[in-house]
Amino acid sequence: MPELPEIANRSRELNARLTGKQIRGIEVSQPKSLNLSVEDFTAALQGARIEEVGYHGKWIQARTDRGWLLINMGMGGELLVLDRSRLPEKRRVVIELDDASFICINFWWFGYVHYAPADGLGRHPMVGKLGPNALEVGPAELHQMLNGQRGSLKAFLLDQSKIAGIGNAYIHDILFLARLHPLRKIDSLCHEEVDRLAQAIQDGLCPSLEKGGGFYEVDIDGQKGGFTAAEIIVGYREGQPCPVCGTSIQKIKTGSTASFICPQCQV
DNA sequence: TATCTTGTTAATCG
DNA sequence: ACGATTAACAAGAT
Repeated sequence: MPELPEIANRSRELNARLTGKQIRGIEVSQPKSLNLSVEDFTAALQGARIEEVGYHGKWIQARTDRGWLLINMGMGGELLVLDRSRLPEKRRVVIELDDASFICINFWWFGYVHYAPADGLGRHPMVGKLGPNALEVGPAELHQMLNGQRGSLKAFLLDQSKIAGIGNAYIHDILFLARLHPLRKIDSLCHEEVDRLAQAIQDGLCPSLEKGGGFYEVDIDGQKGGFTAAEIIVGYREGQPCPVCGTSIQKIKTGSTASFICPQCQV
């Protein structure tokens, strides 16, 4: 569940399901995903009571009375809440709660399950550097954030320390909606283009946010998200016609990642 | 077998 | 110092 629409939904689901529950035990089958030794991690959160679950960018943040449980799903995976009898084979970290339910975390490649002390979010090496949540950035703030920035637009939008929650899946449609090319230099943007971008960030993320996230990820009960492939505008549609002008959508290399663009609409 | 992928950091070069 | 690029890391699908 890599990007903001998925993370926001997972965090809301977890908040509704887990608030008030106490951590009874922790099973770690992939110690490298932790920021502490298994012993220290377990000692830190054993017995902790979950008070609230929120998110910042791609990080799920569960506040407990003993500090923070921080989860980053990396490039995808499942974050499930289920009974012992339904625990899947593939799992990296499992957290047992006092009502006999289990939080089962499996990311398919890299991901993080971290601990931070109650007052330590700001000192966490990744969470502490995050910029504002993408959905909370309005036009005025975006103007201010882009002021004086150099480099490409895509690099900025993917930089979690600048703006948090956008990844390389939703960015295709965000840039298409803004009618801006991913490699456009930030200092060449005019006022109106920045306004368009601010609106495009909302319009690119909200449909999926409102439908429970993308179809390629599942909720905490294992149900697929309601945002379907048909609703993606240009992302992953190489060779298909642009819905606005009919030009064939191109897949181009942008640094180490690919981008899907309409070469006619996006300048 | 080779290549691709929704994330993030570190290293390197200019 | 900063931007651009690449490699690396806990994998799986095609």
